[in-house]
Amino acid sequence: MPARPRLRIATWNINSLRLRAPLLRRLIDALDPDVICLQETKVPDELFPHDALAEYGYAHVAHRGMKGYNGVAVLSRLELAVADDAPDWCLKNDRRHLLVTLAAPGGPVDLHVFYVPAGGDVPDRAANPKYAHKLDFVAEAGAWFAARPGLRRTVLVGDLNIAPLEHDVWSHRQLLDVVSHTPAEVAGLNAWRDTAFVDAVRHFVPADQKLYTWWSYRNRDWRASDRGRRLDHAWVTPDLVPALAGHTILKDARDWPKGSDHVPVQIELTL
DNA sequence: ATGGTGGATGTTCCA
Repeated sequence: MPARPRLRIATWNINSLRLRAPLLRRLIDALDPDVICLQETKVPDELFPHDALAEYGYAHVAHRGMKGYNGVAVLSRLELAVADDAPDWCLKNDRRHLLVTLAAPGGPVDLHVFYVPAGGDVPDRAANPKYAHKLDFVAEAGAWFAARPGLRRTVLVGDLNIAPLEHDVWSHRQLLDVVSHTPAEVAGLNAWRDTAFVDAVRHFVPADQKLYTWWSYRNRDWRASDRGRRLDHAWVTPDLVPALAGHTILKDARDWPKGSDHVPVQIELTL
């Protein structure tokens, strides 16, 4: 294990790992991450594309996938161990979470990768089961971390599908009743984060500055309209805040050929 | 108010 103190962790909703595996070369060239966390891999574990990923040199891989939907994975230059006792959120067995322990400089770092349910279109728990699932998932995750006080050296990343701050969306007023920015979702996400974590990207970027990680495919000229939302997040426990050394939101990735509608987010720690 | 695009799948669901 190289004795370097730097740890770069990238997270990306890749929206089909098999389709977009070639784009990981661009991500690696741009960010040089030590660990890559992926969501919406959309590939069952028995079909995980180890061969297509081998050239990138991430020797340590963990994945939890299923056919067609969801799916999370971690590609790591550091040795890792997968926690086999992570919860089955909402008892759906739907492959939205991985917990690994990284053999990081200075000692182990726990890394959670989440893909929170998108929640459908109608922001009404009674009318829309997908929205109810999303709220329940966030509440359950918050309760799980609340039951584990004093977490240390822990990082949580992923597509959390909620933009919590006013300037995490292009129009706070117009998105208050749009799933991803409703007060109920924001309250749930904030409560979850506050059980154990600090928002590592907003640590660097003031709250009054617009910040997005996702632009809909349905905007033909996404950069001109710039109707984005910050759905992808990186959180760290407070003991790691002094180690935060930088962040990158790889906005240019939204223009990659056949790209995802999400762009990669990376944080760098000096451990 | 509506529909716009994209992936996996299979004539539709999910985002």
